[in-house]
Amino acid sequence: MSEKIDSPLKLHNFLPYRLSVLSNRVSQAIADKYNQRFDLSLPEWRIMAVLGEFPDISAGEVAEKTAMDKVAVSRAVSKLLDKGNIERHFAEDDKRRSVLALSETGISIYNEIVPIAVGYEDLILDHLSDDERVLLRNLFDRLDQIQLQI
Amino acid sequence: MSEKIDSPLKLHNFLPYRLSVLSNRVSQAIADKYNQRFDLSLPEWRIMAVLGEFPDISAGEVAEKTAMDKVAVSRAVSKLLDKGNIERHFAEDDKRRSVLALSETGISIYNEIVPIAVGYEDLILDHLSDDERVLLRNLFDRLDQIQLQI
DNA sequence: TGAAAAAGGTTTCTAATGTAACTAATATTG
DNA sequence: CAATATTAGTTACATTAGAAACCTTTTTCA
Repeated sequence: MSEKIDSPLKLHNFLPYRLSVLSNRVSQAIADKYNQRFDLSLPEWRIMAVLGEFPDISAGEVAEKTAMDKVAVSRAVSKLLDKGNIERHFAEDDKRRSVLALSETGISIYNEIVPIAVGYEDLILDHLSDDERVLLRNLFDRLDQIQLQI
Repeated sequence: MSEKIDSPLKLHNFLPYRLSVLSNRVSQAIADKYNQRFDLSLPEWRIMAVLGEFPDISAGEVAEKTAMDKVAVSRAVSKLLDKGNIERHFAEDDKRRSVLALSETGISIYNEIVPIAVGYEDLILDHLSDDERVLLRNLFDRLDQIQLQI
């Protein structure tokens, strides 16, 4: 009973695969930059990015907003504290809850990285028409809603 | 000299970030499925997928087609050999070069997984109109061309 | 030719990541 | 109000992934 392939999957046309390859390529390109220039890992930069936008939130809120899990946040936070890029104190009404914010150093690094990150985004967006950009954003909004865990 | 943030980055509108979150969500959902049902990691499944489409190619060609690096391929290949999902022999004209293919077992697993994977893809594509699907494919084709390593 | 370089893979050593168990603080409820 | 459960975050252990060194075979070219 020699098995035969029913219908081959065309990998390079398979949406999840293409999504993964493109995403890795883009993330890697940006990560390379702030990795070498600012000694930051992607999770570390991601936390700085969210603290730049939302100062004084807790580790849990960071995890929520960055789609990272709490262990990854905890580890990256402690490295950022070591490097002096962020500051931490604890909530008065709940001594477990941390309150995180960029330090002076963190802010100046943030100010340097943001234009680089935006530059990479533009590198991509430049290849798209206005209509396509709107549509892409719209697509993401809808795809983010889809329930996948079956 | 108290630092101020020049212009905050809106993370949840930042294309590379959105790409990464969506990609991870989709990959994770599919991976969970064949992980529990067939004891396969994502790199392992990816190799099986490419061998289903292109039988009798070398590890190097697998790496190329899957956008994986050669170490990852080597490791996943050896696990797939252990599990009996693939077979390996070596090229006669070049004893270094491996020639990889799905085994009988591998093919029957492949035949089971493909519909599941396609099902997930459809779960996503169902949310898109025909026009949007065409545009999305077109977008990927163009974005894949962009040179990012500056 | 035959020495050096390159190609195809594998192994080793280290760093990153995920899961589960843990500590401390707060909330719940019998 | 004490016992129990829950929450926030950390630590420990196991697995995975990446970089560099490595072994073999093949190619190059002096």
